[in-house]
Amino acid sequence: MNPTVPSETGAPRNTKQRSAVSAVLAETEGFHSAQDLHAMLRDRGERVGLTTVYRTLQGLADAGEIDVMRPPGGEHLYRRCSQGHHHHLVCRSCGRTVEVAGPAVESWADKVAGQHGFVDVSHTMEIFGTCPECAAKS
Amino acid sequence: MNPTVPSETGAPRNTKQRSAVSAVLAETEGFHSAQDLHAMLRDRGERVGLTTVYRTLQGLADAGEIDVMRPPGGEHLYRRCSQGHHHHLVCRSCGRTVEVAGPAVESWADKVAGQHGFVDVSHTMEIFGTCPECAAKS
DNA sequence: GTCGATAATGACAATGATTGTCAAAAGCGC
DNA sequence: GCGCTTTTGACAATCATTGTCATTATCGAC
Repeated sequence: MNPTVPSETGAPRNTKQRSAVSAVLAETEGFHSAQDLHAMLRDRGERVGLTTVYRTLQGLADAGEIDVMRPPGGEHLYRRCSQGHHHHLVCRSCGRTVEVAGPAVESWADKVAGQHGFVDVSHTMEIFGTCPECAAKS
Repeated sequence: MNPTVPSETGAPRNTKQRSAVSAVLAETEGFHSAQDLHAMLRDRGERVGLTTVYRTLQGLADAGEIDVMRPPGGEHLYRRCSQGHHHHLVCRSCGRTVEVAGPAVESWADKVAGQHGFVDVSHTMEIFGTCPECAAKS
């Protein structure tokens, strides 16, 4: 083939940095910002540039291996999630996150989009609330 | 009463700027960024500062009079919406927006959150796709 | 209508996450 | 091992959004 055209079959190279980012995501719970992850990597002694963390996270997100959430706070949060499609229930006080599956929502979104002729449909959903513990405190 | 304690009953003042922002929102279709709206106001000859546009939009959003969407692009988009709760179906190519109501989704979100003990529940949902016209073009 | 207290405004600077750039270094196929 | 190609990483640039604070307009009472 033509080496100057990697096309879509080009598998990403296995680098230490990519592995390190994946490892941190695999061993941590909950959502973390890119800068969080960068700090964690430094604490572990891994030398990974912040730029690389961002790019690696984007790549993983594109590959569907991690999940991205954009909370009102403004930072992107990344998390290693179960592979299947699902949604998140987030405590707006302590940040605790629960994964929830909603097949009904998936089919509803597809149906509604189809009714309007839309194709190639995706959707995002986030549920915010106050978890029992935080509610008890206040 | 005690003027030094506005408490929570203090209604926002009616200023020209607030009216102007509301007017633009009322007369335009679709979502617009804060900077978009600022430009529109300038074209109309209204003298409104960008800072004020941001603050007014935040206020209107808090009051539930407008809707905020945070697309992957990064900018906040604001829109005058029907008052009731609803969701949006957005064409990721041309930006065309359709309002959709989904009572099933509302109740599902509440139910799921309740099952986990969450209270004071809200949620956001956005559906992205390619509208018929854009799909035909490509 | 006028006055005074108070909140809103607006120009500008500051913030801060994310992205672009490009030389240097590493990975993969042969 | 070699060479090409991708990835990395330090730094700068970008850009929306927010903070600051003196000035101004609004509201409510008189």
